[in-house]
Amino acid sequence: MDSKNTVKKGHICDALNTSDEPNIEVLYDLSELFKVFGDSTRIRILIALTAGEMCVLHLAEHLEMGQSAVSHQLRILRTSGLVRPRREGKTVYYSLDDEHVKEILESGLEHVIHRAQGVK
Amino acid sequence: MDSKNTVKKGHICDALNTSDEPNIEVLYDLSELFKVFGDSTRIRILIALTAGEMCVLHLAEHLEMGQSAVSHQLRILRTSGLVRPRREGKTVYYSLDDEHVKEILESGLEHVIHRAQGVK
DNA sequence: TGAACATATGAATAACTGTTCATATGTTAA
DNA sequence: TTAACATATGAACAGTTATTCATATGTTCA
Repeated sequence: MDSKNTVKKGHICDALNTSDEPNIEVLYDLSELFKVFGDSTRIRILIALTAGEMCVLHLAEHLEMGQSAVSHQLRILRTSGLVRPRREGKTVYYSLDDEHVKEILESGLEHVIHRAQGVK
Repeated sequence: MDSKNTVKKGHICDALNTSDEPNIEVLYDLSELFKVFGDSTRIRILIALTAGEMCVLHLAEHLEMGQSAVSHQLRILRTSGLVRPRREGKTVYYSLDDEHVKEILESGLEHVIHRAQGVK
């Protein structure tokens, strides 16, 4: 399936193509990515979309928030390439636009749930 | 109410112990976790520590930042349970304090690098 | 003891962020 | 066209945050 990528197992800096001087630009991108995940509204939107596409108003109802607030957050998710809009008449349906989003959410969830269970 | 809980096994909501009403507290914890990762200084600290423990001054040198700024960020990482201090004389060595930190970093890095390569 | 060193922390400040409100854009149907 | 609806967006405001500076805490050694 995969193994087309050159990123191999080993130290994490392998992925940064350096051993002791990490590619600073990539790290900025990385923090920007996590910043997008670092808001509960956006997290809730992403989690909701893991079940399938949803329109803005339904998202707003589900989150019990205003349409404008949700739309603003969707714009951030959209410009970050994490969600994708699909217009159908007056309605715009959003869905996850990245194969990695679920993986990132899951790795974070593993951590949080592990911690919540009093481990360590 | 509407129990459209026909969520297939392996869905991310399984981890939330719910089918259609995600545990809101867990999602807040999740966004708080990502918020910690959402700062380039803290990301650089974490990446540096994936190579092994390091003292505050060496971290400050490596990041080319003031000792105080680094110490402030280390406190956030420490209280989040992501790094752990080890005192040895006057020096405090920090290291990663969680098995999941590398995984979270790596899943994010995969995304960023994948995107940087223009793949969609 | 006291000096030198390593780290931690409180306060201040500038920059950033999420929400709300009002309004604009875009779409459909009458 | 006009009205109704769904979404997007600009401005403003309140709350948050990362850094700097000054200083405090803690450790070792003379």
